[in-house]
Amino acid sequence: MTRRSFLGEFEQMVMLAILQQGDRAFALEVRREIERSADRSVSRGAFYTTLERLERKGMVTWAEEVPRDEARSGPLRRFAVTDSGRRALRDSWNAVRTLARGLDDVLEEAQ
Amino acid sequence: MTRRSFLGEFEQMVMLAILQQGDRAFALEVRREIERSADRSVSRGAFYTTLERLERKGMVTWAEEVPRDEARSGPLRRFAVTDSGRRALRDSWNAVRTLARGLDDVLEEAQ
DNA sequence: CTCCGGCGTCTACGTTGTAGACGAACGTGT
DNA sequence: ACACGTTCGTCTACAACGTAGACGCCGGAG
Repeated sequence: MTRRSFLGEFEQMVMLAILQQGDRAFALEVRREIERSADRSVSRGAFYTTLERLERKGMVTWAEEVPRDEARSGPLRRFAVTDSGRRALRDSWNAVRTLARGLDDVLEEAQ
Repeated sequence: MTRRSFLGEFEQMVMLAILQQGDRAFALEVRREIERSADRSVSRGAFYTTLERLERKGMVTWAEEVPRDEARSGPLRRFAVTDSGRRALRDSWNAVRTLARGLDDVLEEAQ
């Protein structure tokens, strides 16, 4: 039945980064946010593919930014996480957090 | 080069559950721990497949339990997370935690 | 105009997540 | 002892997710 639309880890990161940006996030900024926080590079392909999948699942939406009077190249979209996305995110987050409870020390002792 | 052996979410759960069991965990108990904490069912296939992949990546090891004098069916293994596994787990965890910082309220407000 | 660089799209493939079929080992009732 | 249900690890096959890089459009610099 697969009622559980579980999120992959990268999907979670993308959504969290959008939320960090205040829910009206430009793609580029979201991507930078992830690279900064997770301390790794994110290829364009990985990023946009994930964004598109999230959109198809109804976890993320976007609105075209009204272009300023000067000509703008390409679409300028602002992304937001839907309620459904928030719910999924919260569930995943809670599940992992529950399992991680009390293990901080154990994890930190790794080199 | 794929130097980044990023963990999938379910893989993380499995490792966390092993750690919760004190690092000498029986498969069955690990599985139950996950089902309890994440509040969802875990099929045998999903579970053992993941365990085997983690082992192949050197994140998890196991030792045969010395069978009591009575005959035992099948292998009785105790699983443990390796240092490498702990490190990977810690990194993933930190990355997500960083991105989630300050978003608790935002997440909770979802129905 | 031609080259360059940024950025979104597309394509293809490796990795992870998942269910279910299968089969060995045990306990039970008869 | 035999047939049967149960339990649990293994195997198989496929869906979903993660990822890199090629491509092409557009605007700016020379």
